[in-house]
Amino acid sequence: MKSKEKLQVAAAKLFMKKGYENTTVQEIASLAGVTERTFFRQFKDKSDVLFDTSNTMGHRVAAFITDKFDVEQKPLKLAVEGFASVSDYFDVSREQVLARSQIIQSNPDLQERELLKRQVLIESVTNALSVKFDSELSELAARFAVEIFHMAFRKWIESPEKGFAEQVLAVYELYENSVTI
Amino acid sequence: MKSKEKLQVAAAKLFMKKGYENTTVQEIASLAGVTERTFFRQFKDKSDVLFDTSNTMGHRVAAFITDKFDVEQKPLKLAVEGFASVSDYFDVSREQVLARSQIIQSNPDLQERELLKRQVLIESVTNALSVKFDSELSELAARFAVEIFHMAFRKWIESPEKGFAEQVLAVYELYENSVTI
DNA sequence: AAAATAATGTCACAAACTGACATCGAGATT
DNA sequence: AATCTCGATGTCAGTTTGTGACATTATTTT
Repeated sequence: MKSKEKLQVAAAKLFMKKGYENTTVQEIASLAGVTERTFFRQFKDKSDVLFDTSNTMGHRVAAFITDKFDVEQKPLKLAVEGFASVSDYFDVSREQVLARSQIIQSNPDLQERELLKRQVLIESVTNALSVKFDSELSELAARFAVEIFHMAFRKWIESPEKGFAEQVLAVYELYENSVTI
Repeated sequence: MKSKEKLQVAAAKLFMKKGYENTTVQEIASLAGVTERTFFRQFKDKSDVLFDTSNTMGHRVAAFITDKFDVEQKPLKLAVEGFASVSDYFDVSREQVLARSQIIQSNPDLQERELLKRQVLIESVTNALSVKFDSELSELAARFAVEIFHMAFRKWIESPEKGFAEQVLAVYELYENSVTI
């Protein structure tokens, strides 16, 4: 196992056990069997160890959008369906996603980082939509879609019995059915 | 002048002159004529010195919403008008707002903090709307409204000739006129 | 196997933050 | 006026995060 992965595993363990603020990078490195310096070569800072920089979800949603341009012509609906299409990402590893989410909710620094990641998600979706739609409309739809995604995520956490896609569509319908919005 | 204000003024000066990352808390404190320790008693961290914790805008938007409940019954439109109603906040001190925005855009840490502040804005607006609307619909409308506000802010920065309220309404109309969203 | 390249270690240090305790100053109490 | 009180500030010592420079050790290439 690469040291990067070892560090991620070690960090997750310690954050769960002692909380984010109470575990030092020193400890994470020790548990992973490397030095502190190596940690900071793999991750730009302490919080970074919890975040996937590859924007997998952004790519998947963008790919979905690009694929379905011909069948669906409303940008928001298209983007929302894009998010619904990555539901396996969540449903498959509910435990892990939940644990990670709890750690993040426990600390403002981590929440901030999560928020910043959401901006790159917006960008990906905006870019994908921009191929066929006006750029400002694309951005607006992308932003709305990400907010819908976020609310769906929270609902998904609260109710273990429903799938992720289901929650995404539920929030979208809350919007669509509400003529009075 | 209280030391808190002195620190804010000193920080603004230094951030403009040398950039955020290149100025130390030490320097800010010196310029303000106090010690580093005092800085950290007034602000929870370095970035905090740039942010108003009082959520003035949130309160104003919420107040507007509460006031206008009878005349307007679409939550999103109501919230958007709330944001348009605080336009003086921006138009009056364009220079300062612009300078601050530039500093923030220059550094990821600051962007993160700004994003976190946006969450408390969402909360304020959600709460105000919740008095008359379903709570989930309120949150969704609040989130959409804040996104509209954000896009309007960016446009406002780019075009010095147009007022803030004007930009807010322009983005809202982009949404409303777009049957195809 | 030798050479090149990448990953890790070592060390020294700056900067951000915190806790504990001392001091100062202005306003209230006597 | 002298004293008392309390909140703001200073002092200091220490932890933690994060970085640059250079040495050492794996790994891969030739």
